[in-house]
Amino acid sequence: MQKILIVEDDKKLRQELETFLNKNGFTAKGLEKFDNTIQDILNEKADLVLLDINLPYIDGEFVCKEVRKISNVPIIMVTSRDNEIDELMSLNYGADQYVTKPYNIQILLAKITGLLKRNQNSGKNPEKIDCNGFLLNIAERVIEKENKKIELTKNEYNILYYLSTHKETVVTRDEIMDYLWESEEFIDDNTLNVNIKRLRTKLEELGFADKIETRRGQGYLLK
Amino acid sequence: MQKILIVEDDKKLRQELETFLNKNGFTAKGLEKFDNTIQDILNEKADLVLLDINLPYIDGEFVCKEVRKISNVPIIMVTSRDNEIDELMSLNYGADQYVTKPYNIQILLAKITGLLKRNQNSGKNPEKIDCNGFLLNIAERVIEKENKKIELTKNEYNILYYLSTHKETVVTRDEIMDYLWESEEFIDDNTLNVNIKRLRTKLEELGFADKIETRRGQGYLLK
DNA sequence: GAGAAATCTTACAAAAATGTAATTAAAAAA
DNA sequence: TTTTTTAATTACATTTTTGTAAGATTTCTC
Repeated sequence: MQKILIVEDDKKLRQELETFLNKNGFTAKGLEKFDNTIQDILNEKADLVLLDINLPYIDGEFVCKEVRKISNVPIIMVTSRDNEIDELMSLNYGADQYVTKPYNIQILLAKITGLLKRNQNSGKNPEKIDCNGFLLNIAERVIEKENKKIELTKNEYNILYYLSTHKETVVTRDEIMDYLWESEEFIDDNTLNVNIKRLRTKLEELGFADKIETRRGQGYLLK
Repeated sequence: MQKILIVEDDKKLRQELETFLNKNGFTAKGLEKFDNTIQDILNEKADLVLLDINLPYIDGEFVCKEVRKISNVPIIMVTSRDNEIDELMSLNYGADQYVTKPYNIQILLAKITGLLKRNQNSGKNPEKIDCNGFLLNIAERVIEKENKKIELTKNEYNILYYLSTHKETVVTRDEIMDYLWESEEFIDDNTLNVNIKRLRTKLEELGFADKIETRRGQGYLLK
């Protein structure tokens, strides 16, 4: 479930948004106080931030800029005046999208889903790798499907990372072993079998049997 | 040098844009024919695409959608009508930005640089976090200084990650403990002391004593 | 300085991760 | 089918990580 943080000081509006977004398949949460907004946003680790430009104590523009220094979380900025948008953009605070009040709820939804989708696997270090059905969460080193998460150990993670960055491709056992145990002394060839087995067990727990296919004599392949 | 592909059938406009962008530090190139636009865009492997919505033979919206299926290249869509933007957005073709004609050249530039910058190290986690002297390597979960690398355990990594994303800021013990052991049953308060101590030992091995400062009664701070 | 509170340190035991060995199963070759 | 090869499985020992206990040290207050 994707987490959206609403930073909006109008309580009524905030709660409406929360309700609406929660109904539409997100986990929306509104910030209640605004005395430590930047830290609060960062700590929340949301998947997307909806940030009103008019906040108590502090400017939304400044918040955006500061958050952007540390995190690349997608930010949608909310402005009251229509003509403010171009001006804001040219100042380049790092927001990903802009919307104006009053909220057009459908357009907001479109912007949110668009941003989230693109962010899911963008760039060269996607936060999560799409493994055709489930996700490999890079930051947390877990595999996840909807709300279920299973932790991976270092070896399991490394194997799956290697496989998922070579999706639909046969990778040899030697490739994987080099990737895992690069420079270490001799490591039993069977150790890989065991580690693959352990990874498979966790995939199965998540409901994904047979994702790692054995290509006898050639290697493995993530489907 | 960042490559920008201009997909605009008005020849005069195209050449003006090309000149302008080239003068501003990009390598801009205009598409000359539009009979195979989607493939041409994909083949060009540009860092950013400026895509007019009114093209001969084919709809810009369709082009955008198709390109997005295969590539995550940033796309700026160009529309003629101001009121078209919201409509387009709600249809969610996957463009990253929208501009209207006639081009406001400064805003265009802001959007381009903004998009490129964000895309440069996207995947939202910077690969390495600068800890004033040494680096925290996110992907490998090691601390490094020049050629020396030291592996961190899960707890050590999580503490340092938390501290380094709040650099120069006092973070309370509770904050850290919540971050590490969120929902787990009761965990001894002293456990944090021990884990901090272990992390400090590794930092010292790397040659960085005293990077984690104790603020008695308040928490810790990474200098 | 004495006492209290917060943090650090060391040592140890429990838990988790990892590698190896032995055995079984499956696929390919003969 | 039988043999051979390759991979899967299970069990176990070793290593690493982690949490806790107990005591030492530091800092602050009085």
